[in-house]
Amino acid sequence: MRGDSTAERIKSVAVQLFAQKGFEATAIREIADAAQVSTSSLYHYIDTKEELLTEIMTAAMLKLIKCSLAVVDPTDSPPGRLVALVRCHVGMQIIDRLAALVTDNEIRALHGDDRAKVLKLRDEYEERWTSTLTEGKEDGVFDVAVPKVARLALLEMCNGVARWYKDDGPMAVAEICDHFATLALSMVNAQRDGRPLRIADVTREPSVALYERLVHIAKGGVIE
Amino acid sequence: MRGDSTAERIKSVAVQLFAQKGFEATAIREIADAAQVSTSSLYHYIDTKEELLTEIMTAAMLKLIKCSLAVVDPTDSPPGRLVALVRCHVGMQIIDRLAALVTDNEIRALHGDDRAKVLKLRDEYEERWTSTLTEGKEDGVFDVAVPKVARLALLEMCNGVARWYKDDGPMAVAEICDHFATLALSMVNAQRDGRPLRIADVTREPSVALYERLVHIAKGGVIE
DNA sequence: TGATACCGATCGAGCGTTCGGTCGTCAACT
DNA sequence: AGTTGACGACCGAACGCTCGATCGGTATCA
Repeated sequence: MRGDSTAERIKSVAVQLFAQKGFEATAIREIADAAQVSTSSLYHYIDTKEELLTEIMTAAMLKLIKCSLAVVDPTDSPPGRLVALVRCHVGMQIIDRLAALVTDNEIRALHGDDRAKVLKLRDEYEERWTSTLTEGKEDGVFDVAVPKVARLALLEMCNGVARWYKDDGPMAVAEICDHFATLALSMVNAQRDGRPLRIADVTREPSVALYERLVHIAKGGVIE
Repeated sequence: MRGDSTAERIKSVAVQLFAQKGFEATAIREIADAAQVSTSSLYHYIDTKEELLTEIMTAAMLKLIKCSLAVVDPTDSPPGRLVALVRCHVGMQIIDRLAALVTDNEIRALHGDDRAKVLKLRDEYEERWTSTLTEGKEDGVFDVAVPKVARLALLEMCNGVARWYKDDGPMAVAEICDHFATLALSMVNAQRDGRPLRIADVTREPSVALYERLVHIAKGGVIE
């Protein structure tokens, strides 16, 4: 990170500070200090503090959507897509942990168009979860009373990962992704021919491989 | 609320504002205005802004613990306790929605002993979830790989309720509690004699009755 | 008499942001 | 080849404002 450009350094420390202390509790001077520029120089790179937050959140959402599009095959069965969605989402919560935390916690700091823009991206993304669950229910492969309730429960449980994950924890990332995919399949009672579906019934890609693909895609360029 | 004492009005508007805008984004003057007192009068009732937050969070946690102790029978089977825990937790997220949101989102605004105190209460509460899951796994009534991961997933999905619940939504509160209890039983693969357990296998108390008990206890009612 | 409830005025600190600069780089023009 | 001027990167100082908190009061009532 030392070798990064000033613009990148600013975004990077801003994400860290926003995640750690919250948007409102972070002073523009702290960001400047941490990025080793003066406050006036900082404003050479950003318009306003709020616009900086918007950029961070938009970038994080776009990255998440990009990864999920790359990893979830729309022609796959609902259980296959669900497993991919969960693995991808949980993986990104960890890969991009700080940005994910900020995106989740600081929406209310945004106003007007900025907020609407980020929320639109989120809704677009969540719709893919809803349709997966609804389709699975119609196919009889999921047994779940109200797909939208299941979606809320699933997404919240996956978002939570960014809140408790620690780099020095006992579990490997891929392991966590698979635990959550298993929990998700159970939660919606995924079954075929009366038999509960497991991850192995639904995909052959090991989650380490998928995780590495995610890391690669996530690093592959920030969409502006 | 109009008839409440000034002290109660202050706490009530503070919870609302903290939940809506966040602790740091809420000015002491806004709280005073909303509570219809001057800022100087406000300080007649509170020590500092942070102590006000601490009190709100502590009260919310104590209320949650009180309700869960009243509603979860420690001699019950793990599935029975899990259903009670989920119903109670989700119910309280709705009954005490704003305080629950604040407790969940604003911990980082607390420092030192205040923070430690609230975290201790939370850990104490969460431990009851962990032991329920662990015991259920040992008994073979839950099929779950790592109880602590399941606990994290369960609690996050239940906490999420306060984030999306709307009073004018299409679902009754008791209905939501039961949806979540069902999802929880599925998630941990609760079963007996190879048959998946449902809420009805585990408790006879309808969730409307339990919900009304919760409201009563939360309001300060006595447990008989 | 003294506690309780309240308030206007004001404190110093810190906030996000702007202003008016400096310094080096590099393409364009003489 | 040497001069010019625009430009990007950067900064010290300060602006107007709001922040949490305090002080010295008054009015009420037991």
